Amino acid sequence: MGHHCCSKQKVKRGLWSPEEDEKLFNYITTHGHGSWSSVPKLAGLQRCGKSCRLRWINYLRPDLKKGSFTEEEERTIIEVHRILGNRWAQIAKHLPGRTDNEVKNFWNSCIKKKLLAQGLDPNTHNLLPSSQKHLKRAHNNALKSTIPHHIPPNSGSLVFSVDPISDQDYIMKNDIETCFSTSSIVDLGHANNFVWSAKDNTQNPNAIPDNSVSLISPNGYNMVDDQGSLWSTQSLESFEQPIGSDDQMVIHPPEEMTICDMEAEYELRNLQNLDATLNSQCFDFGFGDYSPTMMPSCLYGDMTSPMDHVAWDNC
DNA sequence: AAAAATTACAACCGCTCGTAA
DNA sequence: ATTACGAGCGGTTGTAATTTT
Repeated sequence: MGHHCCSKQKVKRGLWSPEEDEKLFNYITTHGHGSWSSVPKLAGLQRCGKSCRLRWINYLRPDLKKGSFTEEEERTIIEVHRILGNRWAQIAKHLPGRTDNEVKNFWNSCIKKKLLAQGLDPNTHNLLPSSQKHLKRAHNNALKSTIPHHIPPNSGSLVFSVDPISDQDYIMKNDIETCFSTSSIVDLGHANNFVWSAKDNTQNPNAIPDNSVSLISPNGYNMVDDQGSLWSTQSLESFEQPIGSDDQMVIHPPEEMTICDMEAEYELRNLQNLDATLNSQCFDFGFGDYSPTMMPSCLYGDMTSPMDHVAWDNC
């Protein structure tokens, strides 16, 4: 069976030669593509229009970003995929200069394996059943062997803003409301190697002085006991030097997440079952460890501007 | 050194969707 | 309302390059 779209003329298939690329590139840069089905004839190519379109979009387009994916891009892909699933074209819209095909290939050849190595199901982004038992046990041992430091009241607050992404509504409805709508605090998750810094923003009433920005339990776990107290396996430490940017908050990429991190993360999620006894104003930092764009999905609290600001205070 | 296996990614195929006739 | 058609999407395959045996 030949191509439906081009059965009349003989059509070349397979990889594109540099000569073909040149013809297509020159034609489209001077004339635009117009109707793709007419492109091959006008450009002097023995290809079908569909093939021309694909070649242009995925390879010849001048605004394509070349080179391998950055860690930032990788985090974005993972987090957007967690919300949208295999909607590659939608995901690619979050990555300027990247194509759906490229994102899909990167996912299938690389990210999938990484997630599996972390004990995560690439489809659901949840911990694989096979990993759960092992990790739960390891985590319980970790908790037993570590005496947490109580974080005193008013030890600091953290305010940050996040970039809005187009799926906010979806996140709000499906993550926050369904998961956390009944409790005043769920879990504080795991701060997971993020280093937070902020620059003073006097226009923002919620902004905090530079010197009160803190690391939240780097490499440790934050959790809440059945009395509603916040505990951490490490005490808070000051983070002295803010890093300036146009954003209020700069989030440094985390180191690669380990299985142990994920264990803590998922174990702590179960603390939401304790919600009836808790009444503090803490917010959940648990699920957003990968990407600033996903931070809102893990938050709960009396947020009046829900997706913009998150405060950690009076725990 | 050669063959086999694996990986990376380019390209294809069938389908759906939107739109215009 | 129906049909035809092009564009776009996502699963899948093909293939060159690389790594392993």
